[in-house]
Amino acid sequence: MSRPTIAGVARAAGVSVASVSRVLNGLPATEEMTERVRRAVAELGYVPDARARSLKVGRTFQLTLAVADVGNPVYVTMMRAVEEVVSAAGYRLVVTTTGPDVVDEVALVQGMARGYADGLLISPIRVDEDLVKAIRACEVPVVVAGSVPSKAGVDTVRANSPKGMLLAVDHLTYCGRRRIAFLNGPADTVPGAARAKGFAEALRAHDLEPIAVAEAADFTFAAGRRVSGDVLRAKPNAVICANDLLAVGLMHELAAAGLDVPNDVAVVGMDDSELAEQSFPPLTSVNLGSAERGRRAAELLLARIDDNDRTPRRIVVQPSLSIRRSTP
Amino acid sequence: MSRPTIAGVARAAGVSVASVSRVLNGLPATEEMTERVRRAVAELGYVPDARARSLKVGRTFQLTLAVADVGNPVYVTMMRAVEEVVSAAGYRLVVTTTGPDVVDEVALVQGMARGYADGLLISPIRVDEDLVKAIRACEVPVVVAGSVPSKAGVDTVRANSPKGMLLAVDHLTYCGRRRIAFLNGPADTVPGAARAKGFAEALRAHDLEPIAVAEAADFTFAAGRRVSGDVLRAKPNAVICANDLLAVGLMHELAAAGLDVPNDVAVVGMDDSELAEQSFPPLTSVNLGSAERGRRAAELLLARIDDNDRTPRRIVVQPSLSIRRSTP
DNA sequence: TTGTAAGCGTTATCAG
DNA sequence: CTGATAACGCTTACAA
Repeated sequence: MSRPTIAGVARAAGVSVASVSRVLNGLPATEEMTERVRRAVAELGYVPDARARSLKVGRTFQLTLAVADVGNPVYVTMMRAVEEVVSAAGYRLVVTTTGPDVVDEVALVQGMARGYADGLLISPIRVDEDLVKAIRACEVPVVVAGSVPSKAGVDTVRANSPKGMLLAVDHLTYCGRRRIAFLNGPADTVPGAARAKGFAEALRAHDLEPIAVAEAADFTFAAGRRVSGDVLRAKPNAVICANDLLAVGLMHELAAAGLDVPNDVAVVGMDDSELAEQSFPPLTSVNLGSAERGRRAAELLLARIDDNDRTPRRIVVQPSLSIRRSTP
Repeated sequence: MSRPTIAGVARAAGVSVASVSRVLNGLPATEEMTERVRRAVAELGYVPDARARSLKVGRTFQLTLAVADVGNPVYVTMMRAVEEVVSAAGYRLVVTTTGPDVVDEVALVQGMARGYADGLLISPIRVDEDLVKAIRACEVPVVVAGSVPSKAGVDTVRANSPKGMLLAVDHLTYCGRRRIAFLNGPADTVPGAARAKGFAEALRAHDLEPIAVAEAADFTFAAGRRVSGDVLRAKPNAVICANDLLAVGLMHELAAAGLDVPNDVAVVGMDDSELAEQSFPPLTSVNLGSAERGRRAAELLLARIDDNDRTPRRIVVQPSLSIRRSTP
């Protein structure tokens, strides 16, 4: 016995398929009609086919969230926020991973045209002309959590990295640290570039020279460890890291070198992810508003699905600093 | 201008829709036909609609992975392994979160009947009669990463927690620790129950009495911290934790109490997730084979999609111990 | 209020 | 090898 269709239900209830559909969708029907349909549905264990339904109505009631790396705790914060908003709006959230390459991001965006979901929320790590083009051409609404040229004409929600950097440097100088180094991720990524720029500006604002700037191969713990040596050779008394994973990697190397955090070297991370409070010592971290970014991006996406003609908005969420024990 | 359909392509190429479909699916066609279709497809930027296609062929080429908590690093390990297997087989992987409640798991399994995906890989944290029933009744193949009664007649891949526990206790006694406590997650969960049982057995095998057994409200860092006091009051010189998050939570409380890890108290976690190497000190952890479990579960799922009549397999993957610096 | 029937965009069957 | 056409399961005018 195969899965029952709406026709089967109609037959069992002795009514038309249209009536079944109406009852199921809460459209007006007699008491008796409703009852007969309900009974038949229960009897057969009928469940409407989402594929057929979405083919007809043109909507899937699914939204896709694409992130670069599920291992990066900043995405779990964001994911939780997005999930909350979209499920409250009656959508299912499906999460997919793109990996670090632009080509995969482009493929994903183009694939959306196949109708898998009604909208895409993407947090691209690298952006190039092709990606912008793909986003513009995308059949379904796209909102970007991150930076993308304004000519892309797409809703974006991004962090204010320079401001966040300033917060970090303010705090460190206030603590008396002036030999500040920077452990960045790849500078050819969007966040990498933004943070590098922000770091330079923030130091300039304080009339400081960077002690060292290192660039990890990617935004991971392992990559952070690998380049920590380059940072430490410069004997900084404070290091700002482009995200929490890198910061934790650095702290491991500091421990291995017999250096105390925060007494010998203060460390500040970025993202203020769950890892920041889990690390030891708990990590002072720049909160770039990942939860709020997720929330607002999701709201933007829902709004655009509702009305695709609205003018694109570009939201910037403000950072704050979560001071923990990795700084004095 | 709206999205082109196969009919539009056919018109543009001056051929029938059937021919377009054939060319696109690599069925025999003349050189010229192929060329004309290809040109029209490129011209219009045609992308086949996945909904319509799956309605017709009855397959979505999507697989769903359902996990309880995206914040638990054990799932990222598993997710990576699953992703690798299913994408190699030509499927897209969509990840959804169920939360800690059985009702949500049941709803998810029942929802699969709507045709969102061709198969479901679920790692349920709590199992009850309803869930088993839902899985049996599920229209699409389901494989469970975890334990479920064998009468459910479903493929499962599970860890060997008792064996893992034994590894942990072996190691601790070898290090001379005999005052061993256990920090568990909720005992009414599948992993919680398995680990409690395993812990008791392992201690018995070593003629040891448990010093303390505490139960966190869930398998999270915060919950681990909250009940650590109950564990520490018993003055253990070793604590086994039901997962890495709990272990890290405990280590924070140990530090707060001025106790050294591993000298005063040895700590061993379970799951051997990325967090184990990121924590400080790096956490000795029982590797319950999450990557292998993910891989094999995915393979089982693919095999069952291929042939739904095969007899259900129940695979158990063997644990190993990753010794790091949280034990002497 | 209810039923009939026409699609939604594909693929598969069956003639030509 | 190619083209017309009937499904796939559902929603929605339109008619009754």
